[in-house]
Amino acid sequence: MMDAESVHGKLKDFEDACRKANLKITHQRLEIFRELAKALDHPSAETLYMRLHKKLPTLSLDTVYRTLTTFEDFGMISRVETVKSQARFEAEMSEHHHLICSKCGKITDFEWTSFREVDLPNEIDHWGSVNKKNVIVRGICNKCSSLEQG
Amino acid sequence: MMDAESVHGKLKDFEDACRKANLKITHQRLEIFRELAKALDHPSAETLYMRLHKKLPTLSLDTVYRTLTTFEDFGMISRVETVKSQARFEAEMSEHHHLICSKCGKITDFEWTSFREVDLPNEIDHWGSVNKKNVIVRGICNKCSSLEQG
DNA sequence: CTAAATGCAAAATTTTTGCAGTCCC
DNA sequence: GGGACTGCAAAAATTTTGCATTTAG
Repeated sequence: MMDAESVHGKLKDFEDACRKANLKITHQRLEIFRELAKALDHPSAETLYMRLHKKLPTLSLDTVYRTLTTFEDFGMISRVETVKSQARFEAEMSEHHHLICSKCGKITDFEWTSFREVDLPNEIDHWGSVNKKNVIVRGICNKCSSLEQG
Repeated sequence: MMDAESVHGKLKDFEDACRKANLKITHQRLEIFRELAKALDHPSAETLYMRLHKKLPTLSLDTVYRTLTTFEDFGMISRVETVKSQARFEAEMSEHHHLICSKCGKITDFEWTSFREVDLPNEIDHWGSVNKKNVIVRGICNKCSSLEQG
């Protein structure tokens, strides 16, 4: 998945996406994207910045932040397991899952008891022992889509 | 789910959990927990702080942070859709899911193509339109559990 | 050439910490 | 009473912004 071939393909796609989005293909953007594409560990902005420092000593951390945000806005990369900015909490400890509206960011709980019975792929046994599995559904809530129409 | 009855039950459980964990049941802790238990919107520390301000004018934001972290450490509440502190990114845009080790925090990708065919509960139709669904599996990776043994 | 992107510095936001006083058990 | 907890203030960590300069197309 992270072999040179695949990274190369992603870079190709990346350049196409930039052209389509009218984003300039700068040295920094190319290197930031390449570094993320070959990473196995879902790095943070700061981590990417440090990894790129040898190759691009003049690169600044704020450019990494700005660039990642731009890439995310254009759907070229994803932000992982995060609701923007602040940490969010819940006291509901029974098994449940989340609906997240991509428009308004609202998180709604839902129940799906039969999901407990669904078996995960066997390969996961090689990873370790599983405690729980949760589903995150993303889409547009009715409120937001009716606002868009109206 | 968030009716007075259920909040009351959670408060009862909360007090028991505090006693079991040797945590003192302070006024602030009770109110912070109550506020979170009755919330429908997975609030942030800052949001809880603002909501509690009328009732507890002397409550400080850092107490809210400290308290939520304590509750989380003792498994009384959950942090939602978040990997601690920094935002994390990935360039893998094809459908995949995540394994997260609760010990070391490492995030590993896995494929589960047949999950696409699994139907979500029908009630979700009332929520809005779904774009994608992802699974987050939490547990302990082999590396961490062997370290624990050794 | 020109609009967009970068780097720098500084600010804003979010979270954590040290310490003195307070409160639960 | 004593250790745990809180509030305050200050610091640390993370992310964003304004502006002058540079660069891709």
